[in-house]
Amino acid sequence: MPGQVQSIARAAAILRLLAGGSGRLGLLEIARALDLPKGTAHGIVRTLHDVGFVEQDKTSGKYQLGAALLHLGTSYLDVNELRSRSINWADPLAARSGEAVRIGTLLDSKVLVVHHVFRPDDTLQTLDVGALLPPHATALGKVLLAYNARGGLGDLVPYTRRTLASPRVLTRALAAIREAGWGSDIEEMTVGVAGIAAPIRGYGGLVVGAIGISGPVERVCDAHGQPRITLVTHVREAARAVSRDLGGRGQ
Amino acid sequence: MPGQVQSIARAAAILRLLAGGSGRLGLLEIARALDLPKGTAHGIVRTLHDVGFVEQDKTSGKYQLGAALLHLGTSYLDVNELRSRSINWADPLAARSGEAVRIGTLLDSKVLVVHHVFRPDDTLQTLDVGALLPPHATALGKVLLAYNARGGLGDLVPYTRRTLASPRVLTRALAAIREAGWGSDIEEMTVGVAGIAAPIRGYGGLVVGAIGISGPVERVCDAHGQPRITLVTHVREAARAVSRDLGGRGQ
DNA sequence: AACCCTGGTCGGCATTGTCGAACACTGTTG
DNA sequence: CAACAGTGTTCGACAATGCCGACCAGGGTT
Repeated sequence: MPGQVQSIARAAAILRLLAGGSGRLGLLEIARALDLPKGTAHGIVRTLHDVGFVEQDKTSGKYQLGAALLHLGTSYLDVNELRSRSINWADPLAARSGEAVRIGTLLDSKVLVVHHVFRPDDTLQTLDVGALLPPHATALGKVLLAYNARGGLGDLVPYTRRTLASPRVLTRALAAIREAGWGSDIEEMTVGVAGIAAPIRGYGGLVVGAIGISGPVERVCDAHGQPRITLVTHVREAARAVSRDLGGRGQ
Repeated sequence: MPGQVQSIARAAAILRLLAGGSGRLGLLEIARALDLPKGTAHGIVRTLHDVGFVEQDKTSGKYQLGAALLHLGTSYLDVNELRSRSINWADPLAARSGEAVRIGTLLDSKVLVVHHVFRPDDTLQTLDVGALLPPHATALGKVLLAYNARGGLGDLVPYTRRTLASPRVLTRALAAIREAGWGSDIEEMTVGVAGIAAPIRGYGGLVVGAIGISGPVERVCDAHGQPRITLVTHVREAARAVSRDLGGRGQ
């Protein structure tokens, strides 16, 4: 595979930097972070500005992401097959389980949320479509990692006392998920919150995403602290349904 | 202003093409659309693929937008000041008016929706954050055009019988909006739907966005087919409130 | 099996973008 | 108040870089 176009790869790195960093960044911060000369960085940023991918705060001169990216991002949702096939099954799952449903896929060792239906009750919730979740601390993420060909595990930062922060423990958990066909996380990212997820298979049986629910531990888990079997069944059935729609073998 | 980085500008054009076009495109379609040699187009697309901005359907070989863009798009929302300042005022406006609220800004002669709160009732609605609306056929758009320094009017395609499709009629309508300080659209984009919008001013009094409501004509308009004065007042007050938050003079 | 179409590759030429230094500006500091 | 340390921006020379067109490889269809 021949090399990449240098300037485009650099431009992408700048955009990722702006997305990851805390909001605005100065030109020099960008140049230093990517180890580029000022002039070079400026040229790239200028064109990114011209095409609307980057905006500049006139007073401080700092740069941030631009409006054009928003439309590109939502356009991606329109063509994403995993999402479009999932939508019909996510709503029933939310209704039956009474919990929030999320569908995610792996984006360089993180979980990208491509669809999200709120918990049926009327509590205030924020839409996290487009958010990146830690793979090792969420049911969605662990399921995706379990079936991931490339073995990257991500950062393994501990969020709570129950987070699986050691590679050995995590790989064993992933093996268990492969064995069972589904996974869960119990207060591993947020205290008081648990989740259940199952893999979605696309054409050829390859795992292309995961669907899962999450909610308060006391509702998601039974008296023994284990995920309720009825909820697990609902999630796995939804995953199979989506897989079937995608043309995969559905488990 | 020195020139742009050629390859980056071309890459952006390809992304826009993929976003605008109907889903997947083949390499040759891309090359032809932008009048590039095959090889050149392939090099750019390959790097876009490597950085995750573009995905390829393995069976058909065609290209589509990639997952990385989704996260960039939502990251833009996080740093967008117009959106963050508006959120607190959009909910009350929706509650008081009983209609859906949208906040938009101008993105090369189209209206980019940066925030959207659903109509308070429980009817099925689709989130159109990130969508591009026609400027000449929506209240949001006409308000934005009215205060736009660069005079581009967009495409002026007629959607309904009442769409303002002629430049002369439209420019006169824009002048009226500047005079009144608010604007409306009555069945100009969709039959049975009307909207009211007012400009949001940022630092220095410059119009940086617009906020508006939209809903069924019979609720938004009175017996004479004119926008209800109470609703207009609510919208204008919300616009002023957001402007004040942004540090502008608020009208 | 010849033909069209597709996407992908390769290498020579020169266009293109990179690079470092100099510029203009702001706010801070000695 | 001047020198300074920051910033973003511009410029021009050099050559590395990415562009281009011809060539290769696979899949359908005729």
